[in-house]
Amino acid sequence: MATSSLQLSISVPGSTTTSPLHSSGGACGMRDFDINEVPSTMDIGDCPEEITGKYCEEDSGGDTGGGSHKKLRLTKEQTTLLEESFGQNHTLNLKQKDALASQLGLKPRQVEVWFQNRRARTKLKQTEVEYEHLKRCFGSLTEENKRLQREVEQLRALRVGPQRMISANSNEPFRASMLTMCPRCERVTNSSGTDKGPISTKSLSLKANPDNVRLLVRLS
DNA sequence: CCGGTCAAGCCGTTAC
DNA sequence: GTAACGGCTTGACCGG
Repeated sequence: MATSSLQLSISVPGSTTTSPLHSSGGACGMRDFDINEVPSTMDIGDCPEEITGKYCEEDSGGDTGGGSHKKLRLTKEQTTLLEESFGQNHTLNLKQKDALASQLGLKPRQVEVWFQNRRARTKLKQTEVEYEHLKRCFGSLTEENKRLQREVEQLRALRVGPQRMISANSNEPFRASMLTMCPRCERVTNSSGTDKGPISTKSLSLKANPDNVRLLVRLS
C-alpha cells in the first residue's frame, strides 16, 4: 500500500517513549506508536480544528483536496472513558453527550458517532455469535435427522421383509415384550392392552411362526 | 438512530 | 531487513 510510508514520515513533537499512554512495553496494548497519540494537554486549544488534535499535525502532504485530513485515532484514555460510559449506558442523551464530549475534548458529534459505531459493532458481534450457535445447532439437527432417516429406512425394510407388528395408533412397532402368541389361533397379539387401537390388519394377518417371533424379539 | 459503506491506519505474513 | 500485500479495526459519512 502506498500510504504506509506516510505513517512514518510524520513527527509529533513531544511524543516520546515517556508517554504514560505507552506504559505497556512501548506499545499501547494492541498497537505500536500512534501518530495521533499526542499528549492530551495540547489537544484542546492548540488545535485549530477544535477537536482533540489527534490528527491536527501539519499535513506535510499539503491539502490536495477536501478529503486529505488525517484520520482521527482516539487515545487509549479517550477510548477507555468512552467504553466506561458505554458500559453504563448504550445511548446518550444530549446532556450526557455534551458532558462526555467536553470531558474528552471531542466534538459532541464525534461522541455520537463513536456510540453509533459501538452499538452497531456490538450488535454485529452478537449476531456473529448467534450465527455460530445456530450453525452448530443446524449441524447437530442435520445429523440427528440423518440418523432418524436411516432408522426409518431400516424399519421400512423390516416391514417389507419379515413383517413387524405396527400399532395403528402410533405407527410404531410393538415391543416384543408386549406381544404374545395365541396358542389357539397361533397369531401374535398385543398382550399389554395399553395400546388402545387395534393391531393393524397387516399385522393381524401375520402368521406367528417361530421365526417371526424370534425376529421380533431380536429387533426389540 | 440504524445499516451500509468508505477510507486511513495498523498488523501479520510472505517473498526477495 | 524490508517492501508489498491482504486483512482487520475504526472514525466518519450518507441515506432511509
